[in-house]
Amino acid sequence: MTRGSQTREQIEAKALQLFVEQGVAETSVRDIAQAVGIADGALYRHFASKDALVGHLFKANYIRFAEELDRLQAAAPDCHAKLAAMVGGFCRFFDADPVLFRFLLFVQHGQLAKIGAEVSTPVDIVRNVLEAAMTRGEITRRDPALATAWVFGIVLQTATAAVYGRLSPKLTPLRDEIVGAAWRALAGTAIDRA
Amino acid sequence: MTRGSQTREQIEAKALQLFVEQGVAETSVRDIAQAVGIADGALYRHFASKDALVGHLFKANYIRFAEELDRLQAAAPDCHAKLAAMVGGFCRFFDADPVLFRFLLFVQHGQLAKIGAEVSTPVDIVRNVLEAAMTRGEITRRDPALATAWVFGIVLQTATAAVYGRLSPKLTPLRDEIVGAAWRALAGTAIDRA
Amino acid sequence: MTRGSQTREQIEAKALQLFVEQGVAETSVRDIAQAVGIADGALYRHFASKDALVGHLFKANYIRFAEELDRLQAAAPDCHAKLAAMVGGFCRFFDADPVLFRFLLFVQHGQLAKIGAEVSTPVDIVRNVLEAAMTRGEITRRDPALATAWVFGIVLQTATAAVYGRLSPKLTPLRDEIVGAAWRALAGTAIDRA
Amino acid sequence: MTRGSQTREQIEAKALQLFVEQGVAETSVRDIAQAVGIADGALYRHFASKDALVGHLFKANYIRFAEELDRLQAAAPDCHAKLAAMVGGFCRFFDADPVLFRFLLFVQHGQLAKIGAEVSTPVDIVRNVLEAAMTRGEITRRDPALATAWVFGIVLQTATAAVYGRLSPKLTPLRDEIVGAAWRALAGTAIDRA
DNA sequence: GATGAATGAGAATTCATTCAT
DNA sequence: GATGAATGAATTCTCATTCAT
Repeated sequence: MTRGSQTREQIEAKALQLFVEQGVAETSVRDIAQAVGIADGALYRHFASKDALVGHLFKANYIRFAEELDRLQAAAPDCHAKLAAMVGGFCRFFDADPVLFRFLLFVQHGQLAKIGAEVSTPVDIVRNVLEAAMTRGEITRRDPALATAWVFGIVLQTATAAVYGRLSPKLTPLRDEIVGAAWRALAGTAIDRA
Repeated sequence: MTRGSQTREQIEAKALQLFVEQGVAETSVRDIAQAVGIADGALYRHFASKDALVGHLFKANYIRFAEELDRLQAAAPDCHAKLAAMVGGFCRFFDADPVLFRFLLFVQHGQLAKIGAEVSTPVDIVRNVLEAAMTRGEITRRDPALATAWVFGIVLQTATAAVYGRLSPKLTPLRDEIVGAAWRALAGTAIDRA
Repeated sequence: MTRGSQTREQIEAKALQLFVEQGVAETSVRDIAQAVGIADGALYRHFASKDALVGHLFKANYIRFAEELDRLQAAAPDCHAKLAAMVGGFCRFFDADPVLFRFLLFVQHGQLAKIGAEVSTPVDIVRNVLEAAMTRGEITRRDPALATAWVFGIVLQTATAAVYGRLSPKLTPLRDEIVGAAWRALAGTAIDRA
Repeated sequence: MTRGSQTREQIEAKALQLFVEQGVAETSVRDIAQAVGIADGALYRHFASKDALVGHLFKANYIRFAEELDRLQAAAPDCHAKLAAMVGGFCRFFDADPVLFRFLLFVQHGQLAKIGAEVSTPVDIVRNVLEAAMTRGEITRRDPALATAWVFGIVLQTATAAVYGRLSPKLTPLRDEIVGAAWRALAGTAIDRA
């Protein structure tokens, strides 16, 4: 690995951390440069602009995570297994790189809008899984967007609680509980009690 | 109504809108002043600083909403009814003032940290309801933070989908469905698979 | 005394105090208005501008003090008596209204330049006394500007020490000592040692 | 000398000049930047703030001058010689860099308050010399603050007269006269009248 | 590749002053 | 006479970006 690519990686790592800690707008190029230990201008050898850095950080990782989700989902036989695989993917991602997870899932400052409609996002993957399961009758038929929102909500809000220390810092031990909650939410008739 | 208080209300309304549309950091005092149709400096007769404006917008409304939630919850007899009442509160709030809802629940960005621990937030209200229900055996006993996260996740992510047009723009028609999902998620092993 | 002239006097008093405490540039019209307990704009009923207020405060009082000095000087028979009378005038002024004294003698923010050359200032009065005394052979003949500087220096720096608490807060008890110092400084041949 | 340090020196020089000519509060960062021929923001690469610039200009030079005074005083055998050496130091400083002299001795405006009590100022040096001389019986015993005020008053007011063109622009030729005046002022009742 | 001074366009904020009420 | 909202220019400072070295 060359000196240059080492610097680039450090920029990415420190930028990610600062973006998550303080927000993107609140983090200056100088903040990043100082964290890395380089001069302000040096950052522009590696990224055309601050926006380009943010975009790169988001786009590449977001799509990669979507692909990982898709791979996990594809390898599972039925809806419940697919759901469990995907939730497990979320949990492992959170535990492995919480900073990146938070950047992608919470800090996305309008970056989502810049992603073309043709690219699959994690939301698309989950939605596709659920939609197919409805078609196959595996889960209650309802608006796929609604079902997707519930799964995402359960996962992301659990992650949020973990971030704020209201829960254990690791998500993987909670995987089965999360899957259970999501599965139950998806089950049931459209409107039921008891 | 005096000229001054009209201006103040306009500032609040336009600021809220711009904060939600572009983010707080991305909205300049000039943006707000121009939207209202006054000079930059005039804003400072009504709010001591941009921060004070953000804080005012957040604090007053956040607490008021929490109190509303608490009132709704208190008037309901059991956990399911309390949950339904609170979810209904969320839905009505979203439908009545989506801009304010989004500002409070999505844009906050650190304002929460400035609120003293002694003040009850919506999270506290929901959590207290769930914790009490667990004590009374109305719902499965588990980490209250986890249960709270699920309810919040289901509600907020549904709202998010509505914001992005993936769902109908009104939440109230979905209230019973949302309550159902939350209730099932909390239900524990009852509807669990296997 | 009418309501209006009471307000005007309060403005003068509070402005003087603030100018001395914080400096003229550092004191805003609003600071003054708040200290008086009136609205910002009300000040302009009494003074055309902040500059006009500063100018009025300075000019009127400065000239009045110069006239007082002149009166004191004229009533004394010889140089030493005139000096004693004038130093006594400085001391009494300082003790009676230290705020005004400080404003006139220390805070003069370029106000001196705005006073026409035809008006007599305290500096002129002292200088005239010393020049005449040299002519009459009462004190050593030397550059009158130099002699004036010494007398002023001794008086003002003593006042400064009093302001900063390095000396008793009242100057009058020190009058004879100050006169003695000034008189000795003026005496002596142009260059002498003991 | 690098480009950067050249700019920094120019900023210091021009700022000093403007501060003395117009006052600190009346001099904007833009004024300084324009005088130097750089953009406003460029100044902040060299000084963290306008305040920091003022503080740097004051503190470093004030202390340096105090040290010079102390060196001069220490090298002289008795009070009169010490006084002559210190007054000579004042005169040479004034003649060598009248702008800096005026900034330090006349424009300070609250900078003195920011200097810790542990640092020796010119006032302390003079006062210590006079206090020691009183102990040794070289000059009349009186409140050291009073004696210090007189010496300072004579020197500074002479400098003021020079600044305003009422005296020759150079102070050094007047040194012996100034020393004489100060010495006589301190002399006590010896030359006193009657 | 790296440095860091410089730019220029804003950012938030202050403030003397005006004016409708 | 008084109020206080509004103005508009100015102030300090920040920051993404450029560029000579």
